[in-house]
Amino acid sequence: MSTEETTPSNFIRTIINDDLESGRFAGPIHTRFPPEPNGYLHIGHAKSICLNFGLAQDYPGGLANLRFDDTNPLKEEQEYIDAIIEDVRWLGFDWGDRLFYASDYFPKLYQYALKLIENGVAYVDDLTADEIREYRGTLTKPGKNSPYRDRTTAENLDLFHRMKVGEFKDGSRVLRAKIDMASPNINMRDPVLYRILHATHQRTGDDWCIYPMYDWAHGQSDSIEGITHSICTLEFEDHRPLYDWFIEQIGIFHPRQIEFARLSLTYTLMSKRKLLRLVQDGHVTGWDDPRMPTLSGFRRLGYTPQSIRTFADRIGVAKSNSTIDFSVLEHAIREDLNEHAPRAMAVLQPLKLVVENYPEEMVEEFEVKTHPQDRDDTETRVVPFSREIYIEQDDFMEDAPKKFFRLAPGREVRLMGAYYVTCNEVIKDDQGNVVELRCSYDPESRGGQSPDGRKVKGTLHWVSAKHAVAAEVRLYQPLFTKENPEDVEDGQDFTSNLNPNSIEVLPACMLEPSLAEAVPGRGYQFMRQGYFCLDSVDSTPEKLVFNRTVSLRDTWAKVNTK
RNA sequence: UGGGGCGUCGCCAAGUGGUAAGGCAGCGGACUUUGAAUCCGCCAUUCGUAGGUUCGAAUCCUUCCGCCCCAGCCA
Repeated sequence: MSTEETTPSNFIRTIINDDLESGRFAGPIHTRFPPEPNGYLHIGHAKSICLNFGLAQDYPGGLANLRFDDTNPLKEEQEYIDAIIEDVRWLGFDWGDRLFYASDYFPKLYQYALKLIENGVAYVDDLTADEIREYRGTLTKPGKNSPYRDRTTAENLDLFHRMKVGEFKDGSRVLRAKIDMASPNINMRDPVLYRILHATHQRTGDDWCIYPMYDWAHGQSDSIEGITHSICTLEFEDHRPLYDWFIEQIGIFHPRQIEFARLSLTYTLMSKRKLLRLVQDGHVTGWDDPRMPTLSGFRRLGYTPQSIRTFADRIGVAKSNSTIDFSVLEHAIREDLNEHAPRAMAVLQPLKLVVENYPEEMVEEFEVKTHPQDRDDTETRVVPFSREIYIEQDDFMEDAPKKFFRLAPGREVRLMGAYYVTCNEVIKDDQGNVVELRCSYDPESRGGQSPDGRKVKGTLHWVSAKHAVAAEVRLYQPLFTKENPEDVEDGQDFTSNLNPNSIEVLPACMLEPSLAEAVPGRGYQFMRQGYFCLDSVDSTPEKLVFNRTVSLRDTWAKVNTK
């Protein structure tokens, strides 16, 4: 953790400070990150993770738990649990020995339900799902009481017990809280506590055939764990009265719930359900496709945990729905990689350049700095130079405008760390494509500086042809063509905004030899182009595959399009 | 026509009665063996609207306008 900046103040910290001052809670603060294991974590979850674990780190004695809200065995899988654990760890957070599952509390929750029944505030309802919906009323019309609402305690106890032991079919009965069918808050209209589901749970197996609803499990789980501040997203704001009601009825520790706005990012989809669809329908190669906004996708793309933490700190926390510009994220990763990534030269779209006056068999080895951005860093690497090299196709233009600082007929440029070279002749194929450049070099400019002090405006990266290491490089564009992927015509869905050019594969790139030793998981700057990393899935020593994490800022491209 | 939230620069976001922080983006310029990075400037007389209270309001009160969420035996 290098350049940690002061976390800006936000309304949650204000509330916590007040609570600490008033002594509302006996001890230090305690938060938790409570994912449902029904998909992979995405950048939106990172905001919540950084918030919850960050708060615990910042306040003396603070603690943060990781708890899986695993109350729906139909949608949850062990694969997701494993992936989530890996991702939170990767992000850099630690929950000590406090890894919990809502399913740990199934027995306790059952006892709480019994208590509600005994207190006459819960009942077994035989209405069908459709009937329950009808009885619930609408946003503007109050609901009406179920005919089963006034069963006796004894009858409820008996029925609930029989639900638990498996006497009834899925969906035939539910346990409901008895609150107020006319409440303006729909969450208070006798919410369902338990449903019958003869399903095998990934952790509790076949121990249960009734499973608690999220609303019934969540608040109590927080209470059981002694969570002081239950931080969740805005849509749960009007569930808070219900959670408060449960806690009061049962008479247990009362956490304080605080709601904040979830993250939205331009060009990014942030719904697990829809991300799952992208995976299932094959629009991407998997949850860890580098184009996915999942943590595993960003990791594979080359994002660092630090960059994501920095991002989370910078975007702030508030209650207004907002959409962060993707450039904020890009800035965070560039900032981190600029400081730490070793530099190297790589030619993505090679154009052959022959230095005509350079001896045929001669090879020189130039020692160049690996971290030229850091004056004090002395690490170097060796790059070989020879008569035939590759430069970038974009670095040559036959009819170049004055502002084009690169190679053109008759113009002189510097080959980074090597020599000045002047273009004498352009060789084309039958179609008129430029296939080779014939140049001459100035032996006096060895190392990239001329003793006569003459300046060249352009400096190009290059790779010696006979020493080059071949590689495949994958360039990525946003997965969607619209800032808001959900902005669609009637009858369409977000898949109509999928970007057909979200991935571009460059099969024949030429890298400087040092890159053959590239370390998996490490980011490299391909000078003048961007930051790249080995693809953790497809790269092999025989066939290197690099992903472009993010390009360098390119003001020339901007000027050029004007 | 119900309930719950939110409205401060293009995008985020501080500010909590004393006269509008910061980041991203953008725009100038310096420097540069990465058209990168770095540096230096510029970028809200105004806080959704209209009134009111006050010596003084983005902050307090009222009005209106706009946007988001809620009718799963999902979370």
